[in-house]
Amino acid sequence: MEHIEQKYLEIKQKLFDKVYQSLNEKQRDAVFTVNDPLLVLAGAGSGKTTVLVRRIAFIIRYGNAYYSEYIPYGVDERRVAELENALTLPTSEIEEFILPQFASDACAPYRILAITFTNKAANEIKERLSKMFPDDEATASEIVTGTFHSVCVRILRRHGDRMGYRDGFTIYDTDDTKKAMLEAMRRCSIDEKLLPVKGVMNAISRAKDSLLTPDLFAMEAGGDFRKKQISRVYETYQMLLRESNALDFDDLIMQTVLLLKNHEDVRKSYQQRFRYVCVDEFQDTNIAQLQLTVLLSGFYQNLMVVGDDDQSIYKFRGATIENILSFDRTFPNAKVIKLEQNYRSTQTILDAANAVIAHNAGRKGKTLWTAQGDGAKIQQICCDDQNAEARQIIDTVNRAVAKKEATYRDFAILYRTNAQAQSIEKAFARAAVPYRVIGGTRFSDRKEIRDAVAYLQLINNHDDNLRLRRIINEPRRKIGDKTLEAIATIAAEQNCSQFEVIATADRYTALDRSRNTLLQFASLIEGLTEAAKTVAPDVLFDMMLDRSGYRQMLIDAGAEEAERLENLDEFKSGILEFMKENEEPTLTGFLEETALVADVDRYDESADAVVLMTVHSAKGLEFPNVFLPGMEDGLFPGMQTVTAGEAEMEEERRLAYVAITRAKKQLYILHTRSRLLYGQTMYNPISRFVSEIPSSLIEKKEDPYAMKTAPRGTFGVATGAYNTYRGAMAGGNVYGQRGAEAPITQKRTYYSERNPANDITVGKPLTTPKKDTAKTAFRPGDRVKHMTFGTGEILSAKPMGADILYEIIFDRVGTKKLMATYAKLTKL
DNA sequence: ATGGGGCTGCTTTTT
DNA sequence: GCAGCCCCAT
Repeated sequence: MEHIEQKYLEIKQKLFDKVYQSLNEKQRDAVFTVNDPLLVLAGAGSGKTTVLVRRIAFIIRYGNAYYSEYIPYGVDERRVAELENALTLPTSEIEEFILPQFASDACAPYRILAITFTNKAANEIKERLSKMFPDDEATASEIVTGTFHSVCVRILRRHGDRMGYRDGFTIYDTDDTKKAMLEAMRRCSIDEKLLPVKGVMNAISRAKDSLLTPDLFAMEAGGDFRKKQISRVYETYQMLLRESNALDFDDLIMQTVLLLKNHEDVRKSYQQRFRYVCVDEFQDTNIAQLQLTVLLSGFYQNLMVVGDDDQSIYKFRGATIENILSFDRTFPNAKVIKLEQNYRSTQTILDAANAVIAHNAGRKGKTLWTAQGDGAKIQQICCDDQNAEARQIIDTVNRAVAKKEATYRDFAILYRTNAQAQSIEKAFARAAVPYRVIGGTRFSDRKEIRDAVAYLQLINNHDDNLRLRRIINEPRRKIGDKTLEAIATIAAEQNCSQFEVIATADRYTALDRSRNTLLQFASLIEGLTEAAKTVAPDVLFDMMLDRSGYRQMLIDAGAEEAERLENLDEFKSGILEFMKENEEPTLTGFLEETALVADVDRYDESADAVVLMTVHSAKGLEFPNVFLPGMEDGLFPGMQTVTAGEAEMEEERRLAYVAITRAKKQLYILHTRSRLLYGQTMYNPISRFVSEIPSSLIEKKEDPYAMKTAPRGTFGVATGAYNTYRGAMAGGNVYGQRGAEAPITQKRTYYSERNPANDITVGKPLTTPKKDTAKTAFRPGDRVKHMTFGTGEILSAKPMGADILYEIIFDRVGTKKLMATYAKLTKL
């Protein structure tokens, strides 16, 4: 009988293997390993999300079927032979008729929790899960999927009262946080010049990541003066948030952890609910997030984490790579599975990535491979400056598109810093190549949007002092700092909210002068609050704009502020969309989404345009062709990194690894001899990360635009320069001097049009110079300056079509005839 | 209270 | 190179 049972279990596994044959062996193992802690080290492009999604579906359908040693009653030779026969059936039939028989302790979907970092990832998982259950909508929607922050908000909305938060609490974003922090520093009489807010914000944010309360922080500070100062700010800041019934992003996680830690009944209810917990991008978690997942999975201990230690690039915002590196020490019974087969890139690209990352010491160690073959070599192109670099990219794109080898969307330009986007963007606009810039200033960062949100937030939560201050004088109501200070003082004395003081302004002599405006403002907000109870969010939004006078203010400003009105319209369509997607669209719900959902999610992969973004934002994405401009020491790795320690360099190297592994077919590495960035010219050697790539994988190319005067830059020479600069860099002086000659601003030879619907910008060359040429026209006798010819005097000006032909006598080079459009003249 | 002009500073970023 | 912010003048 022993033998038969053994055979039964073997054939059962074979049947599962067959149905899941589209996965590789490691992926299958990850899907079938359902119980106990599991760490999946998923290399770039190794099918991580597929594993995550199929594993959840597996748990719902079959539970622990694969590894369960359960033998059902009545297993005999005949039954085993029957199953052996089933192996020859088509997989769809095995899946439909045979596998369900093995289901063992299958799990209800609402008892599974999947946590991600971004909304984008959460949505992708949701979508792919609903495809796993095509004829059963309910199942996929019951699975609890969300970001760390949204999961915590859901918990806090239910049990926040235990932590002293009232219903309808507000979430502060980074900007709000900064404002509150400044206020806290002011109250502690700490000079912003002596202790910059940026540093304080960072310190407090890191403290919350590590679950340090103000008390604990103060204890840790010891005698350290700076830390003691920060500790005071932290305490005051926390008090301000409490008064406003608000939480910042870090609080959402930390307060949830504290809630679960300190309230056994709440903890137990969640622990017993969640039989399975999955965490994506585990390498990006901080201490608080690790604690959260440990607490939530604390009862069943079925915690699966997926991540890639080599793609940990968020240390600067608190991620601790140790979480993933020591997962198997934290959970000694954890199983570890490495996914190293890559389905994205050519072997050439993978070899390059492997070679670079091999220089890091702090890693688990993985080597990516593919069955797809070597593919094309990596192109390494040296250019004169950032403009030549941009032209190189454009030429390459245009050539491929003209030959119909690719479309615009097949190309991505990934850079280290957002500032690099500028010169590339300009060149794209001028060349009329459609492009999109992802990241940078966000829609929701615009003043009018923030103002509108602040109004809605205040309507939703009258205690929100920060938002109150933001909009009380917007539009102008003649309420300035003096009045606001008086209000704050009274609120502190009366121990009530600032809004309450405003609503009862007639009681305080200090508010005599602005009494009427304040009462009016209070009744405006109260009226809207009343309306919010009955009216849909979009209607409320319009009422708010009209009654507050905000809309009128923009209309009065005329053409200058027309764009702001358009943006408010776009915001309203966002409200409408939210109402469509939610059965019970409440104001609180909408505000929550606005606070927790960034508009980067608007990146639409189907739009046909070249995409520009930072390497950080490109994580998780892939493109057939990838350009990496600015691969230079001093830029990537950045200056700070070069002078900092080895840990920082390793993080930067992981970033390079992420950059390289975005490419599917072709990778272009670009660097320049000189570069104008932040108004300074710098001369950088090629990035050390490029020299870590075996030269056999690279094809080197000189920029054909290279100026004749440039030193014939053979790469041998470049290598020499590399060492020189490396030495110079230790001294910390690679950047050119400040005040290097500013280039004369070029007249625009294009105008660009951005389509707000898809964010694609297409530049259009100006065929007929606009009238303003005539306005800036020069008259005979005018002294002018030309970029190359120097100073001179206009002799004559003849209109030529829409252009003007000047005859100019230059001080140095004599008489020249020049067309106004091309001459780039400036008046002296 | 408000608006304009000079000065500083400046990786990376999601929530 | 440019944006954001502080200070000063109105």
